[in-house]
This record gives sequence, C-alpha cells and structure tokens, in this order.
Amino acid sequence: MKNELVAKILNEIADMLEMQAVQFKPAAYRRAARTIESLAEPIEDVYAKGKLEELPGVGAAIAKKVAEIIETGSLKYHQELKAKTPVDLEGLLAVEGIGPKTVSLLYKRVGVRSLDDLERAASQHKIREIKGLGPKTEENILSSIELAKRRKERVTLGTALPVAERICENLRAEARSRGATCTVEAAGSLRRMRESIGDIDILATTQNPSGLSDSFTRMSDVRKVLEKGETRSSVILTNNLQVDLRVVQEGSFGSALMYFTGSKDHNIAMRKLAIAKGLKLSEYGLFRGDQQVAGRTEDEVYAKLGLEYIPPELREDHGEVAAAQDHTLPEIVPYDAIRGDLQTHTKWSDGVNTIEEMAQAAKTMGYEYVAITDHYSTIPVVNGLNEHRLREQAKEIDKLNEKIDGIRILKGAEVDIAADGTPSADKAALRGLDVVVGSVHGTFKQTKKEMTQRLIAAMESGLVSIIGHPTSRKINKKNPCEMDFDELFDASKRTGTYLEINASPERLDLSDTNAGLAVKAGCKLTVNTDAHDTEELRNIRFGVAMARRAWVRKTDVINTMPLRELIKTLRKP
DNA sequence: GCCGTTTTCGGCCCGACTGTTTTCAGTCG
Repeated sequence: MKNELVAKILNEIADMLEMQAVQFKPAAYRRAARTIESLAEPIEDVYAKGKLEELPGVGAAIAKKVAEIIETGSLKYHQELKAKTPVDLEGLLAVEGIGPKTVSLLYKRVGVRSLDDLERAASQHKIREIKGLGPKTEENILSSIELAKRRKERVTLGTALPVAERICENLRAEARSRGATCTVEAAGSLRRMRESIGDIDILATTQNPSGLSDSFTRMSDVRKVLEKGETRSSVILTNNLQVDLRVVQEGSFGSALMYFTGSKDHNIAMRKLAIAKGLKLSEYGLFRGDQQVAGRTEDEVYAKLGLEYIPPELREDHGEVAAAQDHTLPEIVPYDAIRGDLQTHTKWSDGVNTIEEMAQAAKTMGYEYVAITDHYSTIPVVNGLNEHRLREQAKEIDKLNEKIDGIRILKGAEVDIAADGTPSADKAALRGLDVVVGSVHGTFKQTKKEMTQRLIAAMESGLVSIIGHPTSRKINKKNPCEMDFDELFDASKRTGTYLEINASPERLDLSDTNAGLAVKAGCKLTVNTDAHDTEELRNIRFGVAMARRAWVRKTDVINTMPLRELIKTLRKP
C-alpha cells in the first residue's frame, strides 16, 4: 500500500511550488494528496485498473506522476524540485508560524537547511536582519523550535474524547455557577469521531467571554497557556494534548460549529455549493450579500442550502454533500441501536469481572443480550478455557439466566485462528454455544496471500460465526496484517461469517474505511467491545462511530437485531 | 494542475491574526 508515500511526495511538491510562489498548483497537488491519503483501497490497485484519473483532484498530469511513483518508488520531478532547495522541509514546516515562503526566505538569505541551522541562526540574531522578518519572528522561532523537534503525535479517540467531555462539562458547570448561560461543544476531528485526534477544539458561546477563558486556562491539568483572549484561548495539558477554545456569538454558533468541525474538504465543498446558490458561507453564517440568512444552528445552515442534515461522522467530502442534496444519504446506524455485545471476557479467562457483573453492567446499558466469549486457547497469558471448563461455564450461565431478568447471557468463546486457519477448538468442544469469535492472536507476519487463506480457511471451517479484530492492528503501535479484502469479503458472504468492528479504542478494527468497503461488498458486520471489564463495555460508542463513518446502516449490523432474530442469524458451530 | 446544470478557458474557499509594513504577505485553521 503506497498511498502514504504518494501523498507525502505530492504534499512536498505542493510545499516546494509554494516556496517558488507558484499560483494554484500547490492547492491542486494538496487536493490530490488528500484524496489518495484517505483512499480506502491501495493506490496501486486503482492504478492497475487504469482508474487514477477518476479520483477527485487527479488529472492527466498528476496521474502520470502517481504512476511513476508506483512503478519506480520515486518521482523525477520531485527530485528536481528538491535539488533546487535542499532543505529539511518537513522539519522546518513543523515550526509554528513558519510556512513554505519563510523556509525559502531563510534558505536564500542565511542558508538554513535544518532545524539545527534554524536554531543557530535565531540565537545568533541573524533572522531579525532579514527583510520581511524581524525580532518577533526570531523570538517565536526560538520559543517553538523545541516543540517542532518533538513531533506532535496523534492520540486515540478513546483518549481524547473523555478529556474533551470533561472539559466541556466543567466549563458549563462554572458558567452555571456564575449564573451565565453558556453553550459548549467539542468540534474538530473529535466530533467527526476520527480514530485519532491531533488536538481538541472546543466551541462556546457565552455572555461572559473573559470568565470562560479564565476558567479554561486555569483548569487543573493545564501545563502551558499558549494564548488567552476573549475569542480564542489555547492550552497544552499535562498529557501533552493541545486544546483550543473559541468563543463565538450565539447567532453564529451553528455555522461556527460546522466550520470548526470540518473536515476542511467538507467545508470547501459546502462553500462552493453556497457560491453556486449566490450565497456565501463562513464561520459567521450563511449570507446573501450582507444579510445573514442562517447561522444559529447547523440544521438551519444545511436546510437553507437545500441539504439534508449531514451527521459529523460523514463530513469527509466522500460524496456526502451530493447525497444530502439528492436526499440519498443513508440512515446510518444510531449510537443506541446496539442491543447487545457479542465479544466480552470474564474472570474465567483474562477478564477482570465475573459473568454476573458483566451481565448486570450490560443490562444497565439497556442491552437485551450479552455474549460471554472467553478465550478458548492454549496461550498461557490469557488463562484460556478447555472443553471441561467451557462446560462448567455453561452451567453457570444457565443458572444466571434463570436468576437475572431482563438480559439474556449468550454462551460463546473466542478461539485462536492458527497459522493455517484451523480454529483452536473443535466441533465437539464448541457444541451448544450461541456464538464463536475467531481471531488471529499470533504469527502475524505472514504474506498477504497466507493471511488471506488463513482467514478464509477459518471461515470455511464452519465453526466460527464472527471474525474478531480482522486485521489485528493497534493504532500507532502495530500495522494491520495485509490481506486481500475482496477475497475476504467474498468468503464472508459465502460462508455467512460476520466481520467485527472491534470497538476497543486502540484497535477500531475493522477501520472505518475497511468497514465501508465490507458493507459495499455486501458483508454484514457486528460491533463489539472485546471488554475485559465492565467499564470497557462503554467503548461500544467508538465502534459504532466507525460504522457511522463507514456509512453503515442499522441493517448491516447484526447485533442491532432483537434476540430472537439474532439467534436465528448466528451460525451454530 | 484541475474542473465545469453559468465555463473546454478562466477561474480556483474564507477570515483572523501576526508581524511586518506605510497597505500587506504569510500562516493557520
């Protein structure tokens, strides 16, 4: 999968053209880079099918360059541009306040090629001498160069969302205690529920902006205040997360929320649509001339533009604007549509809580059913079940089902899928279970072909009802195993095996893009938490979020079904 | 360099802020 490489080269071309003050081409290269970066399938496959030019933002010229990168691993045009300004672009651009033009200026005037060069030039006061720059710029460079050296890493949605919710709640509470009304919402990629987040954006309206920014910058876990003003404040928390707070007028809250939620490409698409209708859209509202025609709420803005409301998870410029215009947006699966969790663990294997505790917690969440799927495995660390212990567990579940009203505990197991695709339990052992999750827990380094065959063999064994965390990735830690998704999806449909969206925030596997491809191919999914304690059951929303981002409908997710229907749907081992 | 229910040529998303300037360019989101 060369998507990242291609996008990186195109982005660098954009930067270098911008350094040369070339007009419009940088934006064109960036657009193409974004398309390819967020593409679900490998760019090589698109190339092989001869469909590069069908990608939005990719025309004849860029298609030819992409082809060269795929064939040779590099691009002559890119090398030539690099030779003209041989600098560490990525490093220098990471410095806050420095863009391509300044990089070019610094290189030409004082020969800055790296972050070290830049630091030296700044401390020797060479930068203030450059026409167009000055002492302030020099100071700013010195104070932000450290941060640039430690590149900012994105955090998982599971880390960022609770932090943002806590901040919003605190700000609302403080405003209430001062008797002020105050609306506070998290925006940005967090609101779109992307799997990882760069920083947290919070939007607010209040009659007391200075009080709000005081509360914000004085939060207990603030490490550094970057800026503090009536309309914009910015802090770094002790966990290194950056949080930006913006305060807007009530009449602009909806348009501002839209604007700060993004994505950038969605915003651009929306503005173009506004222009086509003789209007102008900004964070201050939707305007006809000087007259604001909408802005207080998002619904209002979408409606005035003739669009259905677009849920934040869909705002990625993946065709949602056109669909909203044609009223063909799918009814994506609601967060409260899940009727039960089909992968959970208890003390019987490597979980923390008892079956009863898990069942009670699931009942509190309003579930109709919960499947207990402890490891059936020989991996020592997971304290796996064997045939005898599984029978004992089944007896306990039968008793609990008589004892507890209002929720049905399903009998299940999570089996390992061996390197050749054989499940770690045989038919006799699994007899009587309601659900069997099959997962890869070792021998991750196989060829694409081997891994594909392995999973297909597991599905064809007839013992497995669900493939758990299909690619075994861990966000920021472990790359997904390579596999041929077309073949995998075919086998999933053919054998009636369901594919999991594992809702654990460090997994989110299938990813949003892969889940989208799966459903497009006609597969059915299941969203499960893989909870190892009662608290983790609440991670379900992260998995549903991925499904929503993938345009998945309720009917595509089996555990939105009522119990009776689900039981009929699940294949018995 | 891309793209078209106003265009196959002539446009290309919007606004704030900062620091540098005598009216604006660069950066950021």
